[in-house]
Amino acid sequence: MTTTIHDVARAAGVSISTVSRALAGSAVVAPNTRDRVRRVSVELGYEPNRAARQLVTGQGQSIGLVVPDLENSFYSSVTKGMQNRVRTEGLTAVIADTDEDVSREREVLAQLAAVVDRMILASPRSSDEDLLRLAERTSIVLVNRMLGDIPAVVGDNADGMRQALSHLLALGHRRIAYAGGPATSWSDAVRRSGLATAAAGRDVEIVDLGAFRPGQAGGLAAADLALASGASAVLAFNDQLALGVLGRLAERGVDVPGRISVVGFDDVPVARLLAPALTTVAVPAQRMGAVAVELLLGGRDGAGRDGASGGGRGRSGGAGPADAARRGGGVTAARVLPVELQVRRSTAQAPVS
Amino acid sequence: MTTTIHDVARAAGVSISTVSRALAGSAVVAPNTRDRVRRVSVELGYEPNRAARQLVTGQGQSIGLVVPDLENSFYSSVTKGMQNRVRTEGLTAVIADTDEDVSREREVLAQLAAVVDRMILASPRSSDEDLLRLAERTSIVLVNRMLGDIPAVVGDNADGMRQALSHLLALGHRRIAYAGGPATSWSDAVRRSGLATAAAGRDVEIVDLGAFRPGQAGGLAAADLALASGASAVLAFNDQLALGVLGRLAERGVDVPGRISVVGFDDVPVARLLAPALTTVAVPAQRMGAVAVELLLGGRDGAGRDGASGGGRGRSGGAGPADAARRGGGVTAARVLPVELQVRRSTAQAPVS
DNA sequence: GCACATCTCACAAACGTTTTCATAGTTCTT
DNA sequence: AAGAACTATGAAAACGTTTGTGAGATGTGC
Repeated sequence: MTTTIHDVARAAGVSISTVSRALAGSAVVAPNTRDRVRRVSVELGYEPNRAARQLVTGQGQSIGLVVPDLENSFYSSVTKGMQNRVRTEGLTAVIADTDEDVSREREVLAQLAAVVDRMILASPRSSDEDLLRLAERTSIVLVNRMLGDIPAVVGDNADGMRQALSHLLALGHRRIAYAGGPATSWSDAVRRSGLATAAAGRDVEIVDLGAFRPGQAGGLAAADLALASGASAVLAFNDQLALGVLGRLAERGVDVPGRISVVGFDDVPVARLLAPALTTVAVPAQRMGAVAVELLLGGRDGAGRDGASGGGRGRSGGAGPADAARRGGGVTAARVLPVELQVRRSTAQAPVS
Repeated sequence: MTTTIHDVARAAGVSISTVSRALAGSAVVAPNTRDRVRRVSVELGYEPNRAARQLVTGQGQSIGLVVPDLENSFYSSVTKGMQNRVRTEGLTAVIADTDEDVSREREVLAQLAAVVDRMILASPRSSDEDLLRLAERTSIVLVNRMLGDIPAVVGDNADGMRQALSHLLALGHRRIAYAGGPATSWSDAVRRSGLATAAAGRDVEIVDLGAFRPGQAGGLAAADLALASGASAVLAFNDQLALGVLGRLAERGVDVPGRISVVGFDDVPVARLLAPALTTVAVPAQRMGAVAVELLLGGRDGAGRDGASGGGRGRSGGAGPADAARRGGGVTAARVLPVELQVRRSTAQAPVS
């Protein structure tokens, strides 16, 4: 039915080993037989059987991606970037969604580990121990989390919070509410501490609204709390939450940004389409996915391209990377990608009180 | 290193063939040896090697999904539903994004066909011929497209348009603009014709704004055209487009829904969070993904569950299914899923002119 | 002109599983 | 009690590939 390596060998008048080596580009095969074999192979439309190859090499042709929620735009962007890069490598992307559920994540990880030997974990809820154990058996790359010496790609969360805070301070806000993400989230911890660090010594008061599940429902609750807190601005853990906040505020007829300003994090595609358009910290989600793949495929190009991203508004150093690296218990082989505040309509001068 | 079937066989004191049969649940193996083998196998943490299994059975353990754009919420929802269902079957989901590009889609299809033998194509741009040829070699299921006798799952597009139109008519709109999707899109063709059918004989004028690429940019252009057309309502091919329209109208300071009403299609998660919240036709995207998997895995449960979906507001028959099936050149084994208009703030009484 | 290095290729062994076929043991039938 | 029918298991082939090893051929140096 399908053409195998034997068919090619017979047609080219060589043995299957020669075919295999010729197609692999091995140097030990003579140039003209190599060309002949290659020509015959495309003539016959030969495609190596992946299963057979994987069986003997032990090396899989696909890499896995685990995300907490595909319906969260941030993760679908990461997925898109990851999948794109994977495909250009001639590999395939296997994906799994954990529904933001810890126990579900365990089982997904186990199931996926049986299928792929390399995987990317986007913002996992799993415990450090589980992750480290997993890292022993299969090679993994973390997205938005740093742990031990597992390779990782993260946004410069602390710097993002610093940018957002500076912006709000410049607008005269002196009482700012933070609507946090899930307590188990590494990025929430980093963002929260980054905010605290940036606020230290400045004339501003940070009100902690608590932890919310990212998603509209969480945002609704956060909005009411923010109003009650008397803050003139609310900084959300991510855009999902910020969207919920905006929705609830509109529902209650609260003027944004007249009465209260709102800042998100991630810059999901819809952020700029809202009314008012959401001021948010842009994280290069697609690029994170792509970089994670590169890290996984061999850290060769794991450094030096940081500056090549976007507009790169001059100063992007600050305390960000160092601070981020300090967490997680140890130094990790992490790529820290720069983030950039997108100022839009949802933030304005603080109202005079 | 890893435990193979041989290790289990040795530990259980049987041959590998018995282990294979015992784990497969074959009836010919004695109950107590079966149990013993199974116990030993979990003790040793045995996991069958997928590559080896696939090599001998020829049946792959993963199914592919091709989507035009993962960053489009509709497709990430389909992906989520598909992936979920796939995982409960013990299979894995391989995905690929074509960036809404026809030539890219060709190459993605070819690459994926080499890896999986069963795939789901969500709203492909490929030509009928390419698709039919592909269907010969691998078993496929289409989402949002009907062609020949290829199994498919589609939303009841025509009925959705009918619902939207009825709603707008009830609000007094008599001149309604349609912002279409890409000309190559099957669903756009069906929605457009569904709209025409529903409008026939009613006291309403449909203004065709043309074809737009789904995405914010297209929406912006459509908004300006809609205003110029003098229509009191604009019906968008999908929510992506509607979002762009809303954004542009807000930017131009046009009152929605006071001056003009906007209706979308798909009901992506953000639709209800916008200000004004978007009136749109809800399509069960996740469920489409799940149903596509079921269709692919053997049509057994391919019928009879249509009504089990959502609130199911009584009448849902109408001209929808029949009309939809009429297109595509032949009768297909298609599951038509009911859709339901979600009335929100973006539609209101037509202004008196 | 012969030994020896070098190059090119074929043979064959793995990889871990499923599945067909054969065989030993067991129960049934007469 | 003996052959027949049946049951449970084992041996071995096959799936298509990569790769280590060895053998023939070709060329080089003396």
